[in-house]
Amino acid sequence: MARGINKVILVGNLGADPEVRYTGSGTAIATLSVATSESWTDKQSGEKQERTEWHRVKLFGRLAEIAGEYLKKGRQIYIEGSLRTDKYTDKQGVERYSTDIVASEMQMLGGGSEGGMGGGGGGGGYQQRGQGGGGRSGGGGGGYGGGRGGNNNDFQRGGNDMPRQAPAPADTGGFDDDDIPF
Amino acid sequence: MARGINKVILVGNLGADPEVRYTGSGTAIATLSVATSESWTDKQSGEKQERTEWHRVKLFGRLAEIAGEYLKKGRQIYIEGSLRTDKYTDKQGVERYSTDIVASEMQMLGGGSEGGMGGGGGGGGYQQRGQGGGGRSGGGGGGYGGGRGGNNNDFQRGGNDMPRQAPAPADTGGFDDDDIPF
Amino acid sequence: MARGINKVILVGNLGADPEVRYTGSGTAIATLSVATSESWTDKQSGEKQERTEWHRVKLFGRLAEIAGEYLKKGRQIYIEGSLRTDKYTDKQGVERYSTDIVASEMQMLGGGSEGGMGGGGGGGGYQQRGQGGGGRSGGGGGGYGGGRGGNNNDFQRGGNDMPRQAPAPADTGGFDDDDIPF
Amino acid sequence: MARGINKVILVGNLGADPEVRYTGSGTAIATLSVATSESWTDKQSGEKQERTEWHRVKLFGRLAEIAGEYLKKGRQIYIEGSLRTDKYTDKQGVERYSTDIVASEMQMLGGGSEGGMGGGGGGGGYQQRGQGGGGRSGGGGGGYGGGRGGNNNDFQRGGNDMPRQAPAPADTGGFDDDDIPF
DNA sequence: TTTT
DNA sequence: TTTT
Repeated sequence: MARGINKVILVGNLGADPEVRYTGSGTAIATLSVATSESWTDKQSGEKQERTEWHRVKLFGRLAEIAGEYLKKGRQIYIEGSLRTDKYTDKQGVERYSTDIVASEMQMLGGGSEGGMGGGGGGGGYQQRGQGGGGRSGGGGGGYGGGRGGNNNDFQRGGNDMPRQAPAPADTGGFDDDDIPF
Repeated sequence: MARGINKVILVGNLGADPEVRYTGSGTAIATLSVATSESWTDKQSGEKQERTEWHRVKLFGRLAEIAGEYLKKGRQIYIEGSLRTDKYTDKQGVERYSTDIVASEMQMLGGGSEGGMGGGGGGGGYQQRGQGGGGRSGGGGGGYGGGRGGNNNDFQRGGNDMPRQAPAPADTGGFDDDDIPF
Repeated sequence: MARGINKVILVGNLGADPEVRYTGSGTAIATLSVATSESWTDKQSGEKQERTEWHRVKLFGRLAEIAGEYLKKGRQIYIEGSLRTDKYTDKQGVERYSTDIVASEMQMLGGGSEGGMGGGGGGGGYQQRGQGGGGRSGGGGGGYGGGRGGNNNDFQRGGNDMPRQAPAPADTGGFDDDDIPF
Repeated sequence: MARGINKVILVGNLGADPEVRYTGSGTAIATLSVATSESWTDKQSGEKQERTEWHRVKLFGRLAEIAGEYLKKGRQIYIEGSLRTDKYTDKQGVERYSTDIVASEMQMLGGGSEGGMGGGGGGGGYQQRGQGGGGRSGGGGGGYGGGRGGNNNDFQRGGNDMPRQAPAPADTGGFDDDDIPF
């Protein structure tokens, strides 16, 4: 149950290959760096402006495995998830906050060529089952010291900080190849 | 134009009254602290779990004025906006990131009594006009030294630290004066 | 799995009490009539305009039961779901289409006075589990008996007329008492 | 202003080339037929199931022109808009309803090869300006007798059956001419 | 048919 | 760091 809605929808491109690590119990956790950009012409100056926003997206379990297997730098994806801000204490003992998006759904967009999707498979949509259980807790803690971005090695260490809701390993959801309807 | 979608939808309650400040050019900027919470029963332990997420929401111009005038602590609202992560350098010279939601639409939910909405007024919906002009870039800025939080006094000082996306003085886009609908 | 996104988000008021029926296998199906309206001032004439849109929303299983039990005409709700267009043949043998929204999530909004929510209950959020399996087809199914939300006793107890979203005494979830992190 | 939220988000593929017509006053109106499909494995039977949903999407003004110029059958797109149900009377004098999605934003997805986007151009994002003015009312209309789908030839005939929300002749709001970004 |  |  949720009191409130906390929803994020992104369509953007991966700035790097996914980083995947595994918890002690074998659950995959993938971190994506997703760019959404917008450009416009400044009314005053007539100059072109552009701003790119970078989003750190976390996927768990099956979704993370799919990400690790099929996503590549440059690939365009659709993400649906929720905002999660974690609090941590930096080296100076100051409390810091770090915000990321916990994905509950991911879809690869486009044909596949841009992202280097090997040969096979085309796009497809994958969903975290059991939203009721999914994507909420987020593990243990801290150590986002490196700040935002790709190098969150604090994840490498494994352990048992696995989010409760992560689907079991054996769960192959997804992927069969679909006929496109036209 | 946007290449990509960067969308946030929240339904939550205000944890505090809005904070409103004005830029040197007179544009209102409101900051809201919005809680969304979810609770669930842990499958393993059977225990009730709860997590509340706090979101910092920024509103500009007309939307900020309406927020300042009608919103109160406890009030339930709908927010639609986009994620914006600002980069700043803390006192130790370390680069930090701070994420907030720039609202493009806000609606008051419920009857109005919960939030202490004086007597009258009911809900209503307000939209940032000229999305083209509103709430995009951000930037320069800096000074989020305090990290996340309501007490960003760096905003109090007025002056010209106005986020780029707030329409320039001459640009009435979005701030022409509308009749408030109630 | 989905190839494509088909998502609807509504915040509106019930134009009538929910209609609930049961399938042969005992699954509840609720139909809601939800109004979303917007008003604006015509630029030409300066006249006020208003348009109300009516949405037919279907809920299945546990979600339908909750709707039947707690929702009333006038109540403001949040709905998330997907569009489904059914084809049928009318009496003249002409093929017709009928579109409705199949809800995957529902939340009651506001304080409660508008909808006549008896005495008790607070708002809350309910989600259809297993989106992968749930809420698509309609009918058949059955077996939502165990269901989600069974333990939401905080809803059963009724009692005082406190603002609905203010958590009930024992239920500290929510906002009064939370530590706001900033 | 809106009391209520009426939002649709689609990611799907065009089942046919866009149909574009022009109102008497020269405003473009494009109709898209967008497929979103999902497949799943039935838990009981273990059989593969699939359902494709077809959405009729209307775009007005600049958005319609862009659609007419760049979209092709098969192309994957992102659509954001709102639901609009029009009422009409069929030949037998029976009141019928027809639901479509009025787009406020459209983005082409993927690299461009799938949709036959000639050579150049890539995706891009386009937004209906002045949401305040665009795509609200609807009405009049009628004549969707031919049903849903790609072959809505009832649209070809032009004339003045323009939906109310199409901006009035003098109202260039939203149609000033923008540089197309590619 | 709701709501403001 | 992506994409156009």
